[in-house]
Amino acid sequence: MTGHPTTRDRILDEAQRLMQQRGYSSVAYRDISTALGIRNASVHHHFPSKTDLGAALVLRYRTEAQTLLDQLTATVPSALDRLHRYLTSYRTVIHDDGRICLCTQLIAEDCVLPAPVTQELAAFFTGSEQWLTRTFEDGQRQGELQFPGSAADAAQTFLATVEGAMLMARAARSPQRFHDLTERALTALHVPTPRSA
Amino acid sequence: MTGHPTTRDRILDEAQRLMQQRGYSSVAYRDISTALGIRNASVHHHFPSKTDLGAALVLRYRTEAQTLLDQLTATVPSALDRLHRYLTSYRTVIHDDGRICLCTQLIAEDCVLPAPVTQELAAFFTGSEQWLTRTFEDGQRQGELQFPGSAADAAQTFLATVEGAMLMARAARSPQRFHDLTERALTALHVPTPRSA
DNA sequence: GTCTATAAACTGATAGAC
DNA sequence: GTCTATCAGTTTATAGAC
Repeated sequence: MTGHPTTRDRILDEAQRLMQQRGYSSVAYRDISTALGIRNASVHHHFPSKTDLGAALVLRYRTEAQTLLDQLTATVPSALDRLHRYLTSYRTVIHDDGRICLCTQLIAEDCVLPAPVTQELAAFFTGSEQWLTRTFEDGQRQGELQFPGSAADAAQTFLATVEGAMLMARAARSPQRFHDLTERALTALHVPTPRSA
Repeated sequence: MTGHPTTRDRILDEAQRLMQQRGYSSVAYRDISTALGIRNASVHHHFPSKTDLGAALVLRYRTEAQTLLDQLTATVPSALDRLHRYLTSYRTVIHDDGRICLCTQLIAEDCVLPAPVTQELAAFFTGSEQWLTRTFEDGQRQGELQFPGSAADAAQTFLATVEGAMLMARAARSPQRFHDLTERALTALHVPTPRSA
């Protein structure tokens, strides 16, 4: 079932790695084909245009992310734990070489992206915002999380902080910075239990 | 004193407008020269290489920003008011056409930027962080601001939220989103006066 | 499905006339 | 300081052999 990866998958893997680092415009077909030891035309065989490649890439990325989030909702009762796992998953995509979340990187190029890619990006952020809103609602109901205003507002703010934390971690050339920033953002939402104080 | 702008300044103005929108890599000399009604070679006369242009642009941007921040520190006693003015200045650089803060846009391309540009960017964010830290310290001393942990930590978190708010505003194609997000971030730090509750 | 070969457009950059 | 002209390299993309 999980045999050798197809060329198509290897292309997507390498394209993602490069675009997490450099963005959409600064990754060329040649970069991908060279890294994979194949030819330019072979990449075009699987993804005729760069628009196709970009859209397929973000589609795969956001689908996998959504699957993970759904799993968390189904298996982790505590909203606080779910948020912690949410942050942990982000930490796995951030690396010393400058890689951050694919969609965070690409949204910065929104103005120059082809429409299909932009649409996939919008779907990613909409999905993230919805999942966070529900999680914040759960946490408030459970008495685990406290925040001023609506759950939707708090979710938007949390997402903005996470996105900004990735950019600041890159500016500081320190993945640890992302860890610190998001950990504090979570702590600020946490309702301290009597014994933990 | 403020007569007709020089060609050099017109180039910087147009380059900034375009790069706030599209980033560094997606702006070509041709884009600038065409918009100004001049020739490609004329732009190269003022900025021999694109590295020169990028570095000069960010240098001007961050110098003007620093001047504004220093002015705020000198003339506005209230730390809360200073933060409000800080956010207001960001709102003037955000537009419906997708423009955001030049340095927020460029930091996303950090991996592919020439070293001189990267260095100017680092200076911008270091300066912002230092100013915010001092402002948070003042606010805490004055009893205007309250936050958990150190002023430096709170300043970092605030900056991350502001940066992320710009990306999220762009994703939502709504400058208003930036306004809402940052307003709430500021409210969360505000110590409510007895009569305002 | 991968290859060679090549097109067509764009990019940053330079030489030299005016 | 601006222009014309041009170069060399890169980019996305296609045609057609194997």
